[in-house]
Amino acid sequence: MLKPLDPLLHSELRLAVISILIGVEAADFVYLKERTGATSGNLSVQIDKLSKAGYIEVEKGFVGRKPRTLCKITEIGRAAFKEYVEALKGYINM
Amino acid sequence: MLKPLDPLLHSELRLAVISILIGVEAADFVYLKERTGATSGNLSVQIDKLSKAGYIEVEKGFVGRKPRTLCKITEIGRAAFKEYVEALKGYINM
DNA sequence: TAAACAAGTTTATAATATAAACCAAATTTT
DNA sequence: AAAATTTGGTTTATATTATAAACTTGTTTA
Repeated sequence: MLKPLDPLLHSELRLAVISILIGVEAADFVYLKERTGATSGNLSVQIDKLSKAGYIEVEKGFVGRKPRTLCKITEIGRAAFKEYVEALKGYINM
Repeated sequence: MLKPLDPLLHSELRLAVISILIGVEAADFVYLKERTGATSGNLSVQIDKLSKAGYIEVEKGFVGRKPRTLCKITEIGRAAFKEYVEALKGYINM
């Protein structure tokens, strides 16, 4: 039987965010917004969910005087993503 | 930029249904229900959506005296699935 | 100093997935 | 042969989600 897909990752924007974070040391809100094309509101909400699930770590600080929200994937997030991709392979023929 | 994911296919159950139909000539309601583990209600609704989108063809008939709902993927569905998988590859590193 | 901008957050709305309840016909049980 | 159960679904209700719109707080810039 097909494995269930982690609902936290099976969301276009959250998947995009994780997918980007997998490849970099860290990324800030503005960068994620650019890369995903999401609205600030949507991005803010989804980052929060990923953070609350422990999939990413969020550090809010300042660069000079501008606020900066820095996101970094955690080991939990990495593992969940790997699991998700494995499960997905059952659905698409790869 | 990441390609958007066809929202009709980016749904666990609908994806499962299409994924099964891709591999067979046709499949009936009961078989799809078994294979996906979905409830009848949910499956009924999702089959309807796929059908209305033209991704699958649904033929309601009888076998002996029992009703039978037969589902078959269409060319449109096949193409959409291919597109979806391509887009997905942008999200997962494959 | 007022207007515009940056970087987000909060709230409202619309869409979705899902389960629960329901239905009709056939089959099985008593 | 009635009553109960099963089969093969559909319809309706609910809870969750995604998303956008509106708002906030502070900072530049004109």
